[in-house]
Amino acid sequence: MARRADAQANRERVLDVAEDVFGHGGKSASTEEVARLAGVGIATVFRNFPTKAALLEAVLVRHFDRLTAEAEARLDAHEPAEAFFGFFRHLVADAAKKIALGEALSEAGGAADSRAADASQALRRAVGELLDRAQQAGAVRDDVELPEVYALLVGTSRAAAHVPLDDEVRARMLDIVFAGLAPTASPA
Amino acid sequence: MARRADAQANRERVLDVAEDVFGHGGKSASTEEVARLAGVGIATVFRNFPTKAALLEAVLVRHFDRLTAEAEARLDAHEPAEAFFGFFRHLVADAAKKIALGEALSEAGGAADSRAADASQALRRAVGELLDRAQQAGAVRDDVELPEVYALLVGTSRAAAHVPLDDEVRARMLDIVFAGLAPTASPA
DNA sequence: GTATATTCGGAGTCACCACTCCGGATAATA
DNA sequence: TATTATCCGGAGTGGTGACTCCGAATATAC
Repeated sequence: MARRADAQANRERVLDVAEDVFGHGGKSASTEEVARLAGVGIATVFRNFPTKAALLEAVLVRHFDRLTAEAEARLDAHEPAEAFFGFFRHLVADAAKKIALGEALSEAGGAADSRAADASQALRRAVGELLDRAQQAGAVRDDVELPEVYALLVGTSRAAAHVPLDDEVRARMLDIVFAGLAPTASPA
Repeated sequence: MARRADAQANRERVLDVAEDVFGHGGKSASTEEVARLAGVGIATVFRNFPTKAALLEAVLVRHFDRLTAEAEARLDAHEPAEAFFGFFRHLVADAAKKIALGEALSEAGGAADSRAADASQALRRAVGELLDRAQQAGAVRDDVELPEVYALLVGTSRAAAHVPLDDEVRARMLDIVFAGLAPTASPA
C-alpha cells in the first residue's frame, strides 16, 4: 500500500534494460551492468528478481509470449503462406538482434520445468499451427513435420545471431530454406 | 633433452581431454576439470598452454584442420555432389557432439587475428571449393553463394549441437536444406 | 508536518576460476 | 647408482560476479 508507483516502474525498467543487455551480451552478461544501465542499485534488481536465472527467465518469457502473440496475429491477418514464411523471417530477424533469444530457443527445449519452458512450448505450438495451415494451403510440402522445421528455425536464428550476417545474406539463406520447404522442390 | 616422452604424452592427453570437456560443456567449462580428467595438475595444463584461450584455440585449430582435411579428402574421393552433401552431413553430425565447435564456427569469423581464425578460414575455403564443384556438376543451384551456404552450415550445426535432436530429425532437417539447394527447386 | 512502512543504494560476503610459485619427483645420462 | 636438468602437483593469489545486509531516503497516511 506504500510506494507502489516507483517500485513498479523500476521493475519494468530493469526488465527492459535486461532484455537489451542480455540481448547484446548473451546470458553471460553481468547483473551489475543491468543495474547500472537501468540507473538503480544492484539490490533493486535482486529484490524484484531473486536470482539472475529468474531475471533471465522473466526476460525470455516476455519475449516468447510476444513472439507467440505475433505468430497468432499473423495467422489471422494473412493468408497461410505469407503468415508462415513471414513469421519465420520475423523471428530470425528478431534473433539477429537478441543473442540470448537464440541461446534460449534451443536450450528451453531441454530445461523441463520453468515458465520459460512453458512459453517456449507455446511458441512451438504456434509455429506448428502456422505450419499446418501453410501445408493445408499447399504452400509447404506435406511430408515435413514440426521438429525439423523448428530445428531449422532455431538453427537459422542462431546463425543470424552469432555470425555478422548482413541482411542480404540472411535473406538468401532463408530463401534456400524456403525453397526446400516448397512443394515443388525435388520430388522424393 | 630430458624427459621428452612423458611431457609430450601429457600435452597430447590434455589436448584430447580438453576437446572432450569443451565439447560437452562449451567454452565455459573450467580448466581445472580438464586437468582433473586428464589426470594431471593444473600447472601442467598451463605449462603447455599459457592461457585458457590458448588451450581452446589449440583444440579448435586441430578440429578445424581435421575437418578441412576431411573436406579435401572427400573432394578427391567422391563425385562432386556426394562430396559436398556428404561433407555437410559429416560436419553437422560432428558438431552435434561438440558444442564448442559450433560456438567457434560462428565466432571464429569475428575474431580476426589468431590461428583459429586462420584455420576457420581454411575450412571455409574448402567448403567453397566443394560448393563450386557441386555447382559445376549441376548438383547445386548456380545462384547460391558461399556466405549463405556457410551460414546454413553454421546454423544447422548449432541447432544440432544444442537441441536434443535425434538422428532422424537431423537428417530430415538437412534434406530440406539440400532440397533448397537443388537446382530443380522452385525456379525463381 | 509528522509518522511509518516500504523501497533504495552500495558496501560487504562468498564461491569460483584463471593463473603463479616453488619444493619435490623423475627420466635421461654417465 | 649418482647427478641434474626438466617436469610435476597443488597450495596460494587476485579478480570477478552473484547475492545479502542494513542504514538512509521517500512516498503515502494522518
